Amino acid sequence: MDETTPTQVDHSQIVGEHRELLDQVLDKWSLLVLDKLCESPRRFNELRRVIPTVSQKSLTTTLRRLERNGMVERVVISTRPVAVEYRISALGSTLQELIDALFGWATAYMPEVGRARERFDDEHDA
Amino acid sequence: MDETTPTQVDHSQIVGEHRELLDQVLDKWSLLVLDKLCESPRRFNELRRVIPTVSQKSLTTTLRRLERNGMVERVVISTRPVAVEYRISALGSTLQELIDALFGWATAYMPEVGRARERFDDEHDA
DNA sequence: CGGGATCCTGCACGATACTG
DNA sequence: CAGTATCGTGCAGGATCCCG
Repeated sequence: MDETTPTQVDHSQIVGEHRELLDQVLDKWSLLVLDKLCESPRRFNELRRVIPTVSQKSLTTTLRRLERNGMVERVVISTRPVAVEYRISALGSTLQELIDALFGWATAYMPEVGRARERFDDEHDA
Repeated sequence: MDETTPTQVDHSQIVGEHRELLDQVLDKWSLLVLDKLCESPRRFNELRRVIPTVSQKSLTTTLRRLERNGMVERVVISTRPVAVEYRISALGSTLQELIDALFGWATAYMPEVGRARERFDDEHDA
């Protein structure tokens, strides 16, 4: 092993594919939505309530994309006004651990990140 | 435990903070850059080479942000033209497992996502 | 080589209104 | 309730030029 030594899986070659997926799954709202749906199935406006910062349009878009990617299932319940339930799919639930780990990391290291930011801002301009 | 039962960490209340961090760390290029820097320290144009799709500006921005967040360290080597090395910090390396897991997930489930997409596109329009 | 400064563009996202 | 349609906009991010 001297050159081009693939120490681990060489992500180098599949950067594009990873980016594609990162775009789809790690975008602005998907993780948050998936996290909520991992807990339990939710209705549209229910999701809006638990993620107050998402707009209706963005939520629609996000849910559509997640559905297209096979991460969530859209279940139409034909009652009078009409009800729609979103539930996580088998594929989607394979992400649950990862999401928890991610949010766990955030909770654990956010403070340190905050301090790093203060230090940086302090040293640089000021 | 009946109402407001926090089955797990209640992400519900800290959506905003998670979003903030997701914005900082899981953005378009950070994960890719961090991944490369986990392998070994890299120079600016070296990073451009291993992540060919990133523009100079985006790479600069990403590195600055990562530096600000304490995830990477910028080391200036005062040679003739000047050399700058970016290396992952202690804080940054706490993400390594997560990144690997994430890319591992992508590698494992991308195909299935692709099939789901085809099915979706197939059924819906056309 | 490692960027900074500018210009320009798309599209991500929010706000608002309307529908079955 | 669960959306679709339309409009407006910010800003992420590429292209280009320049500099120490």
